[in-house]
Parts: sequence; structure tokens; C-alpha cells
Amino acid sequence: MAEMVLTQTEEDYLKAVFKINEHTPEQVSTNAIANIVETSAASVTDMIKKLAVKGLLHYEPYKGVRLSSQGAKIATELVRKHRLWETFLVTKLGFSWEDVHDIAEQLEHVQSDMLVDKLNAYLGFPKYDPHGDPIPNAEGRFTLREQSLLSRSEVGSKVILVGVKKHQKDFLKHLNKLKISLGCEIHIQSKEEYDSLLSVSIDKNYPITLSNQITSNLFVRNSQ
Amino acid sequence: MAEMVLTQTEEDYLKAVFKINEHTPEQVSTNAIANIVETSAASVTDMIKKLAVKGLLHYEPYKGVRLSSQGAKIATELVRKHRLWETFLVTKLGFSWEDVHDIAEQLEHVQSDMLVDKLNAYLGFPKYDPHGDPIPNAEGRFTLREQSLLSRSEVGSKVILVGVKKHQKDFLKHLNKLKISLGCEIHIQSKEEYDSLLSVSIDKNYPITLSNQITSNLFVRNSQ
DNA sequence: TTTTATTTTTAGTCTACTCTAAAAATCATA
DNA sequence: TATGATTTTTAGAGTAGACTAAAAATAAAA
Repeated sequence: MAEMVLTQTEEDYLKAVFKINEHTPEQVSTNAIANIVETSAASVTDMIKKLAVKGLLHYEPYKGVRLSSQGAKIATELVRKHRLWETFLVTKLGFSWEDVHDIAEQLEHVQSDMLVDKLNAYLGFPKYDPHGDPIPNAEGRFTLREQSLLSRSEVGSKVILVGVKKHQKDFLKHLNKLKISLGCEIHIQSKEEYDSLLSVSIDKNYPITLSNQITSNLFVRNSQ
Repeated sequence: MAEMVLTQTEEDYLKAVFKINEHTPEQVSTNAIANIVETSAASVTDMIKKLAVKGLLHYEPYKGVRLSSQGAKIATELVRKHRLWETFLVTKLGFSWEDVHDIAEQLEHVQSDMLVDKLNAYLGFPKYDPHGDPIPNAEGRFTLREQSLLSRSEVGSKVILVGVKKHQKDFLKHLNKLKISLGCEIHIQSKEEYDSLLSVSIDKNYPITLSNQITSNLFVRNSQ
């Protein structure tokens, strides 16, 4: 299987299928893809037929699609590039984590294996991107880690923020305002059973109150 | 004049006109553009009409085109991005100067003013790229410098290599082999009048002989 | 199980960019 | 200045990707 050259659009479709599959391991529906690539269902049908012919995904009319192994490989490579570029933008250029997505979305389509290798080395072979998402290695394997939601943590425990579930700009900016960033220590002081409000101390500062909308979108691990 | 969003193809055409204009300040012919963007003359006619309607270049049928001030601004910005990225690839990622063109050709189309600003700052506001070409500043102005061709230098003089006229891979690789790189000192030992062969010493090393094909493509300045 | 609602696909069309072939204009040469 | 060569433009058509509207299939509700 030689190197297949895809258009930017084709790559975007493959990545969309991959992204949906991260959450639900079932067949991916036409509409789900249409929502992500922001186009009509009819356009999606056209494109997935084309990609199926190229052998990048398996397609059953009215049933949805699944990535083929080759399609998954390409999609994973795109995720790898996206997350490496996000890491570059934050750690080297000084971008804030809420500003890097759209730029990485463009950079990930640049074609050059040597570029990816050298960028990876330059960044020190990072395992996670600025949002705590794992960066697949050149073979497409992810480094997974123990993680759970802050909303599930026990009162009295101390945890470390290792990732965020949502990547929306306003969510990330809100975290900035609260001085919550990757790697910070969160000490859970108390929990209100009725509405799940959590009183927490961030990096030993004066306690603040977090809603469930926040705590159910923060991935943490135990502070050993 | 609000921010005009152009397709990658439109940007490539503008840059082609700009590039041709660097050498000849006349009207740019349809065929000259076709050669650079590697397409047919008919396609070029279509596209330049479109760009003329958008006010990015002045077009007289059968006479050729000139960039409008707005078109020149966009083309200059592309050159700026291209040369900043080339600088990044060489100085930060460790690429060799003959390998960066194609990658920069892709990177230059990434849209983000903030990215360009931060990249520029990260690189330390470079004035010249890895080939010695001047990097326009945010206002589109170039820093020009005293430079002449090595082939015109006098016997006995010492000069510094500040740029290359050709960017072909094989030419640059040949310079690598000869240990000729930007900033090196060239001492002209002797010159053969008949065929213009130059005997030169690079960085005080044992003299080597350079043909006119080499020396007429190297920009130098006097070693004060 | 039939009816209704939703999802997906087909059909036809549009825009951006490309091409080849032929016509028109310009340039070069006798 | 006429004639041939070259360049440029026009005309017609193809591909990629998108759209809307309508038809077909599936899922949900009565």
C-alpha cells in the first residue's frame, strides 16, 4: 500500500469518523459526520462513498461507516500531527491553550514525514498535548494513563489535573480565570450532595466552589 | 479594505506575479505565470481575470498584469511567512537549507496573524532567511544590503557569503559538499580570465576552484 | 402492525479550478 | 508590409466538493 495522497477535505472526513469513534465504538452515522465537518448529509454520503472506494473506510448504506485499518492509520497520523503542533504552539510560541486548536487544524495538513519527526524531537517526544490528550507515536499507539473525573473524586482527597474533556474556548478561558491549569493540585474540601457543588483548593490557595459543569469535564489522577 | 480571504491557489498566483516582478519590473505575461504555477496559459487567463475583478492586480488583455497595491501587500505577506518558516525549519528544527522550500510552501498558507507575530518573535526577528533572502517586516518593507556577485569580486579580496541567487536543491547540495555556507569567508586567490575559473580559499582552508556557474550565483559583501 | 417521524440516499445543480482545441491578437521576419 | 510564428484569449468540457429538494429506507409511536 503506497503513500496515498489525500485532499485536505478527505483528511477532515477521516478525522471526523475517528473522533466520533473515540466515544462510541459503533458504526458512525452520516449525520454525525455532517455535524463535525459542518456540511450537509448529502455531501457526506458522496464523500464516504469515495473514501470507501479508496479503501479507507467500510460503508454499508443506511448503516454507517467504520474506518478501515488504513483509514485509521491516516486519521491517527493526523491526530498525532495536530497534537504535536498544539504542543509546539503552547510550549514554544507561548500560545494559551484555548487559542491553538484552529491553527493546529491547518498545520496538521502539512505533508512531510521528516517535519513531523524533527518537530517531535524538538519538543522532546511529548506524550501529552496542552489539553492532556495523549499524542500517538509514529506507530499510532497512545500512552494511556489512569484518569477519572474530578466530579467522582472523594472529599478529602488530593488530585492532579491531567486533562480536560471539553476543548471549547470559553470553557478553557473560564479555567484560566479560576487559575486551573494542567498539573495543578486540587484538594477537595467538601461536596454538596444535592447539586454536586465542590469546594476545592487549587495549589493550596483559598478554596473556591466549582459547579458540576466544571468538575465533570476535568480529568484527574490521585496525587499519589 | 477588510481582510480578504483567498484560496491557496489564488495566493499562489499572486506570489508568482510577485516573484517574476522581482527580476523584471515590467508587465507580467500569462505564460510566465503559467510556467511558475505549472498550469496552462488558459487557466492563467481565467484566474488573472478573477484576481483583477477582486482588485488584486491590474490586467490589460494581451499586455499582461501588474500587482495592485493590495495584491502586492498580500504577496509580500506570503513571502514574509515563507521566509520565516524556512528560518524556523533550519534554525530550530535542524533542516538543511536545501530541504525547506517545499515545506515552507505549505506552511506559508496557514492563516493566523498571531502565529506570524509569535513565530517572528520566537526566531528573534530575523532579517534574512537561510538562503540570505531578506524577510519583509510586518509593513512589507525589506532590509536591503550591499551585495555583489562573487564572479565580480577582485583577485586578492576577502568577501563574506551573504546569499545565493539560485535555490535549486542540487546547487545547494553542491555548496554543502564544497563546505560553502552562509557567512563563510571567501579569499579570492586567482582568476583565470579565459573561462572565469576562480581559485578561492573558504574559511582559510586549502584553495579550491570554482566555476562561473557557481560564482555567478553567490552573493557576497566585502569582509570590511 | 400500521402510521408517522427521522435519517439517508439519489438526482440535479452550482462554484472553483483545471484542461484541450480553436480563434484572435501580437510579434518577428522576409 | 505581408506572412508566418508565437502568445493570449475564448469556447466547451471535466473533476472535486458543495448545495437543495425529493425519494427511499429505517426507526419510533400509536
